[in-house]
Amino acid sequence: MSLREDILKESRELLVKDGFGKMSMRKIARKTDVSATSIYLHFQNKDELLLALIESSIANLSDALENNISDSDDTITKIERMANAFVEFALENPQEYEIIYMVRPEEMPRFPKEKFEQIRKIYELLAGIIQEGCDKGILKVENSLMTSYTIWAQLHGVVSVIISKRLDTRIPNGEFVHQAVDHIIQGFITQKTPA
Amino acid sequence: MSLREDILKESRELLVKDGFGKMSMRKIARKTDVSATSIYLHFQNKDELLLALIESSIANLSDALENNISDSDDTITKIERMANAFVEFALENPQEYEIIYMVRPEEMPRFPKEKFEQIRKIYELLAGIIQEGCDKGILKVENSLMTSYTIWAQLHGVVSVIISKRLDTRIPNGEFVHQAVDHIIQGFITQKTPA
DNA sequence: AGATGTAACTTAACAGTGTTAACCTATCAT
DNA sequence: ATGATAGGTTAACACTGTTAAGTTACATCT
Repeated sequence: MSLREDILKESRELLVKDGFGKMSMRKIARKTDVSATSIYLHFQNKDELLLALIESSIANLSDALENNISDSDDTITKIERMANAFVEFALENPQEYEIIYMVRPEEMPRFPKEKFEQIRKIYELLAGIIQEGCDKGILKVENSLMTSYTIWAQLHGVVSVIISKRLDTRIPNGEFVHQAVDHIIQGFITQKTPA
Repeated sequence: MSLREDILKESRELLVKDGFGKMSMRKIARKTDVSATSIYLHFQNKDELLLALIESSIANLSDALENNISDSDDTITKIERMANAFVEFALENPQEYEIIYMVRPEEMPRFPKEKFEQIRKIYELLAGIIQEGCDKGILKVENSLMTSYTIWAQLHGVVSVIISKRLDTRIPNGEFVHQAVDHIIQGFITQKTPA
């Protein structure tokens, strides 16, 4: 295994265990049994390392979504399954989810904005399904990509309220998520399906 | 003006201008024309200072919401206005919005979780209106507080996608927000209003 | 008036951060 | 053998939050 891969592996472990905020170059170096400066031989700087982690986390999320739908499902089932898989991934991998969605590009000015748009894959996955539903006459939406973003954004809101611990303690997490996801999908279906 | 107030004022300026990440004790001290350690005479530590900023930002948001609805409005109009006021506040004051919603309590372990739940006020404001609608027979929801959280969570998702610059560049921000907010509210009304 | 206490502030320091410059060393091609 | 290069090192810079210790000014009590 190359040192680059080693660094990525140890970084990922630190990230998942302690979160992004506590992931420092020196800690990574110590865990990898190498000097901190060596990391700079393989990554331009901390942002680039973080970006590599983001990219692989996006791939993980992407896989989780794809593996939860099968071609035999009908359009609406696919959408439901993707939504549930998304929420499940987020709640089970909060630290990975956080770097995908909560790290702000303007705080990493050294990197081109396009790099941050790998996440598009995920939106386009859903957009494709919505478009498919339109082609089959099951759904009717003006702009499938924008609709896809709208649904993801709503789902993101729901999980991020949980992850950032902003949900009222009187409300049980599970029930809240369930109701919210239902609401989002039902709202979409009843609105977008011809009567 | 007391030094405490001075520190808060300068911190707020730094926060709004450069964002939370770049707000350091020494910078605040320099701006306030005092030594960095003096801040510790008025705030236990950086987290407590940040918390004071969060609280006043929540008050600002709260005001913005209350000032946008009038008692003469009907229930649905109130909900629509609050949703729009919320989105407007978030997009016009992204740095303040960020500390309200995106700072993670587990990274501030020295503070009791309750402190983070001042934000409840906002949820309860909407919950009250929903309850009012129920009492009048206009709406029918099981748990008005949970419904309130659901709506806010979805709105939060929409604005946070914009603020954290995750929206596809092909999609115009304004149109996206407009469609999403409509979608959230329509979804809520059609589902929760007796047919 | 003189002593005491205390509140508000300071400087110096510690341990940590990302990052760079300079240096070393092994391997490999000419 | 010479020189280049890839991969590593240590030492240092400028920053961070935070604490300990010292200073100064002012109020209160005897």
